[in-house]
Amino acid sequence: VNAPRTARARARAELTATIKDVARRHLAAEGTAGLSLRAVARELEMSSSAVYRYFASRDELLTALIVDAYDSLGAAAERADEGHDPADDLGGRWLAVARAVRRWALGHPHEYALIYGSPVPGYAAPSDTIAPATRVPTVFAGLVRAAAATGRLAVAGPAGSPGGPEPTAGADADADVPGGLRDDIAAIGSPLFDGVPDEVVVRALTAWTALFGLVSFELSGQYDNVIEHRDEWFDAACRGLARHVGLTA
Amino acid sequence: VNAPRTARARARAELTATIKDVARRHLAAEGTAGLSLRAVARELEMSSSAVYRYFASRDELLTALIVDAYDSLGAAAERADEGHDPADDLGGRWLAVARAVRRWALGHPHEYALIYGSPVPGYAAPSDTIAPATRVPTVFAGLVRAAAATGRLAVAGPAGSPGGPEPTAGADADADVPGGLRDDIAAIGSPLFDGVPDEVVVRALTAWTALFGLVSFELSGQYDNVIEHRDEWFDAACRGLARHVGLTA
DNA sequence: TGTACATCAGTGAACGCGCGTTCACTGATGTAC
DNA sequence: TGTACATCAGTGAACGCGCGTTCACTGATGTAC
Repeated sequence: VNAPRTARARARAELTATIKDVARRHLAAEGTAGLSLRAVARELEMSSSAVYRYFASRDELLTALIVDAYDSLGAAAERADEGHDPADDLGGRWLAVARAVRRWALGHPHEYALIYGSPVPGYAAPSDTIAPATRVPTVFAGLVRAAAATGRLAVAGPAGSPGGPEPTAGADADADVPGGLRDDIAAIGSPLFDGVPDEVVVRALTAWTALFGLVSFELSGQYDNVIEHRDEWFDAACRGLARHVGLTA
Repeated sequence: VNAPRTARARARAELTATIKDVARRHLAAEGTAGLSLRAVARELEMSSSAVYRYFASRDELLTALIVDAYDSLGAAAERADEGHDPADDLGGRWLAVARAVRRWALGHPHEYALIYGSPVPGYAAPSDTIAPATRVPTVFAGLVRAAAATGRLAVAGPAGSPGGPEPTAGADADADVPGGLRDDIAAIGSPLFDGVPDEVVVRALTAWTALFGLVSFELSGQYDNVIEHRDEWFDAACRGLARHVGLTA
């Protein structure tokens, strides 16, 4: 972000940010479908047409919010990962990242819905959103890669290693990953899963998916009247997932 | 469903169903937020006010669609479970049910979004929706209960039983379930998880959550450009989850 | 440093649209005697 | 079986609302010489 040189440019950057802030608040109040350029303009006491100097359309504003949301969540995940001590406690890092994702989602439920909820009808995400969307998966992949590098994911013998973590299903387990899926995993390419056995990649992707399932279920009320101790539940489930992947020693 | 006696009652039942059918189609075309009473009426060539003879409001129509969706998905899950042979192949039944859920979701993406997607802004689900929502979880609970009853989930020794499925984390594992969560599980009550250790309930709920995470991620495009062999991926992930719970021998 | 011109932010009116819901009404269907 | 009344389905007009987007415009800010 280079500093704007002229007063005009500074004002523009500021107002652009303000419009997004107000839009975010409206999103939180009304949901995605209820986000309206006119309402945002009204709150800012400017004419609705003025907003078009900053965003060419409602979709463009939505895209900006989506990119910001991915970046905000991605940054939170990265911070949690980097902040965990000791760094070689991979299970702890996984839990820290998972908690950060959940905390962010609970704090920004409508932004979460914007990026992980049902697609907005009539809106097609442009390619600008791809890169920021990969930040969270990248953090997780880093953990799995680190685990593989330290040999902790060493494929166990066919009988499972007693006393250890959930064995990663034995040497024959890799045979369980069918060919097409194997190709997909290969296509993910370096360096995301370098040195990680295919079977573990499957488990890691499963855990990643499950994490967002947990958060989505909590936000959409599927646990209502079933699980009330949400923190405990989330941690217990995540620990189980860490074991499933093999991150926990 | 008792047969309507008079011609009027028969006509009413039929038109009610027709309205829901058209509304479902509009849902599929426009998304939840785009569902409009007027548009439905237009397609049926009746006045918009006439629809109010059948549904008191847009929300009531929405509720009816939600109930139908839960019932349709629940029935699909139950059919898959009951249809699996042999019945004591619990891992196979789990996979069959999971596949049925996915197939239904892929076939009815907007109805899926209606019940598992982001909440519709301004809509509060009435209590009529609770019972149909429990059908799928009930099927899964039945599987876990059956596994526990046949001793297949027998809590393994602290070292893990070599050669078996992923051990369910050892006798000390139950100590990992914190007190509040334990209370929640106890409150779920009979007969849903009778005879199932708390640790396994946690894993079962995790798997249930993960399944919907898998489906939601697929529908919302999170796997785009990453995993192209969706069937293989889904099956592999589900098999992993079955192992996680301990359903697979 | 001062002037001439180009760029940009913001305005207000307008276009054309669709929505949920209400209301007084007409005419057909069902029911009680 | 026939009549009198009540119930119900459906109509069409209206209320009041908000939306995204365009357009010709004014006046301020920035830039080049």
